Amino acid sequence: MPEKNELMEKVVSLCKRRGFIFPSSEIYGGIGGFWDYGPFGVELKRNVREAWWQDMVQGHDDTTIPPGMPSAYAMVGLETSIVMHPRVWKASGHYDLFHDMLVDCRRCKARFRADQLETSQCPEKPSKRPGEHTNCDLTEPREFNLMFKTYIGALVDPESEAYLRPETAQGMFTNFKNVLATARVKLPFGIAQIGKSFRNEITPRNFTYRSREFEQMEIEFFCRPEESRRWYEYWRDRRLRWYVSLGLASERVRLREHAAEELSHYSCGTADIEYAFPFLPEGEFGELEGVAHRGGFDLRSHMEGKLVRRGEDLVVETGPDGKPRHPGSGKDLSYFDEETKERLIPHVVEPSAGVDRSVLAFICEAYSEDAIPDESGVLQPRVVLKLHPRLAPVKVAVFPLIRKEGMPEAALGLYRELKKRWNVDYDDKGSIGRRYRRQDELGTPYCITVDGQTMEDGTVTVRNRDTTVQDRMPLREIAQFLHERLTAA
RNA sequence: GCGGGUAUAGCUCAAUGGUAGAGCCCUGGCCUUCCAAGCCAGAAACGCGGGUUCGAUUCCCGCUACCCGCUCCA
Repeated sequence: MPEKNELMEKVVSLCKRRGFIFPSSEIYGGIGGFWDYGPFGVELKRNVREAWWQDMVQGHDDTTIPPGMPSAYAMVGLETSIVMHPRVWKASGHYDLFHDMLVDCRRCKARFRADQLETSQCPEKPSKRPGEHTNCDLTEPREFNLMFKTYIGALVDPESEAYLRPETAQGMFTNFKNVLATARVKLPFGIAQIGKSFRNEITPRNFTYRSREFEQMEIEFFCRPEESRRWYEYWRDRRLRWYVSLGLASERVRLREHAAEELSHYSCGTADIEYAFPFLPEGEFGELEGVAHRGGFDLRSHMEGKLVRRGEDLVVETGPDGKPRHPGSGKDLSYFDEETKERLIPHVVEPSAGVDRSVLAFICEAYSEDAIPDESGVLQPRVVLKLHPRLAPVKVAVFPLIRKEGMPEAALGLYRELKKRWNVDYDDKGSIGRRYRRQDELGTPYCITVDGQTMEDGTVTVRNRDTTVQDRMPLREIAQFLHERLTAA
């Protein structure tokens, strides 16, 4: 395997060369923090999304109690709008958290919150406030907003300002009552959503890792407060197993529980699922997914208004007039338990995963180099993406060994049959070795070759991507063979 | 946001103040009975904008993107 620092360059190069990921707007010089998925990247990304949806939502059995857990649970999907009412972000706390008026000092490079200049001190002369020291050279207060601003309606007017969502989660909270009323779900249950989110990252960097437009796979799991700790641990462990089941199985993946002082003010437990990306220094990990215990924070925020911590409690933040600074909806988002006749605010466990980060981790983990002997027995280098078959963009490639003696016709017949069920490549160009290598770089798990013997006895060779070993089997068994190897892990 | 570096074909790299060359890849053809083989032909590049100059890919300035370090953010 290549050295760590050059591994990332090779991965980026492969992504470009083989059509996985391109810089956005490249012919205009590129645009930082935005990336496009090419013909093979889009298949890989779709496979990641679909594996998640299948495993978390569609394939979820809401009649079976998970081992050791208090009850079974339901999972339903949702797809909410990217632009939401601006008050959503004020009540949720994003507006305050992501939005500041800042003043920079051109001389000492320090940055201050404009509303805290009176209580800040100049780094060069701590006895003075910023701007009071003779050396100070402050900018005008400038608006820093990690949320993308847009305007609703054709008229550009401050009154019509809105934001592109910085997370998909809020759409699931604002629809909590709608889901309860329509999906016949009882606590505990989860709502799942996949969609784009946007953040004006200060420093987009590290390929697609920190993008300004990115895609999330989020679950908001609602449960009784007294069970929430157990469900948090359930999701934390289950989500880690999901990555492992799709091939992120090395010591480069880990679960990290946040220390108490690291927790958000409303959380009583958070764990990150992390991957040791090649662009990070040795021993450092980057977040793939955060699993957060959020208590009743979100539903309460959208009922009462933006919350702040006071001692052990969360209380509504009030403005100078004593009213909520950022009012909630005023709607009752509590849950009535028909059996216990009890009304309660459910607690929330939130597994929030990055699709693009997952795709990048799967590619990095799958990238490998080895050497296999050529026809003279001399070892020749090989680059192969050892992607899990569920994730591989192309599931199988079909080749005629040579372009004559009926082999192309037989191979095309097989290609057309398999194409109905899977993404299949047909290739009759160049040498057979070259065709195998091209598929290796795409991560295609199996290559099927029609040769002279096929014409005689109806068998073909099936070549394994990881071992390069070929097995011969009858044509008529191919579909069943692939079905067994490619379907659900 | 700050400092440093880089920018030539899809990739990896050359050369040059007088309009760019290679290897790999790619396309078409020939050949070819299993791991990047061979032969022929072909497509394909100076990031963007300005300046200096008779002439700029080359020198200068600005911008953009990417990389490294710091900062910031989560």
